[in-house]
Amino acid sequence: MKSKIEALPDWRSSCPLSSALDLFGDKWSLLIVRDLAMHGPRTYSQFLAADEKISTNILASKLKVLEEFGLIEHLNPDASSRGNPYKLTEIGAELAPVGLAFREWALKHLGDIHPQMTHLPIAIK
Amino acid sequence: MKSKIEALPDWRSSCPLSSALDLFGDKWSLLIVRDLAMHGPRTYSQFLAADEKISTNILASKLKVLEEFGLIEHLNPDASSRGNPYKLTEIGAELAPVGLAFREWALKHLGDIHPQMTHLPIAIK
DNA sequence: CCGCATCCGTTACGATACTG
DNA sequence: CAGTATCGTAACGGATGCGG
Repeated sequence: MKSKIEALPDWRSSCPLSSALDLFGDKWSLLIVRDLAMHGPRTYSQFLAADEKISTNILASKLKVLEEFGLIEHLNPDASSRGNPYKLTEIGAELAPVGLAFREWALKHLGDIHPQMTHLPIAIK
Repeated sequence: MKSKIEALPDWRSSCPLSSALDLFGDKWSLLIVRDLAMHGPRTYSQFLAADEKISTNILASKLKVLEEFGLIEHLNPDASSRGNPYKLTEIGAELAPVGLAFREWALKHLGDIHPQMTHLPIAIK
């Protein structure tokens, strides 16, 4: 019984895509998933060190909803948060195709308006 | 020479996923692409009639950036906007895998917290 | 220190009324 | 019909504080 969801979104419609966007239609959630998919388990501080420079309150709130909806969880569920990295659940890992599709599209079509873009998904820190 | 981009995003990083989210990391852009992918060319009023009930100012602003970045264009480029539907460009159409990946994930994992969700991508209007 | 929470200014969103 | 203008609300983002 891991579902302790505080507030469900106000679903805009019955469309699956729309519903996914009700949950992850922001600029940060998929980047958190990306970091976990690329690096494996990752702590709060490590997320903060990513190139995109998320601020602490935003990170905390995004981690909370991702955890509420079962996409991420602490590596050691019984330990305290300190130094206890997050990891992807199986459900969270299955978001990978979304990120990869975005990535493919961006690499193919964003190069001319964003020359610094690299094929590397993220710099290793 | 179709690139008349007013304001490029402040790219947060060189990561392709991050860059895609800089452009489309919101709750509406992909739904506009969805409507065009499902229904073909579609007018302003038809977008407004979708289940998600986007408001007029948001729709106008999203259409503008999608057009600026070459994802959509008017069906008849030389005519006025009135009754002139938007259609996907080839670049825009290539966002389809992103929407489909989101859709697959949602259908697989969102059913229990969103029972009304249907396998239909969108109601035909 | 590390993982947040709080405060607060700024920006984006959203409903509605309105215009050509 | 295809958008703007307006204005209230919610989300974001930086700085800072605080408990463990």
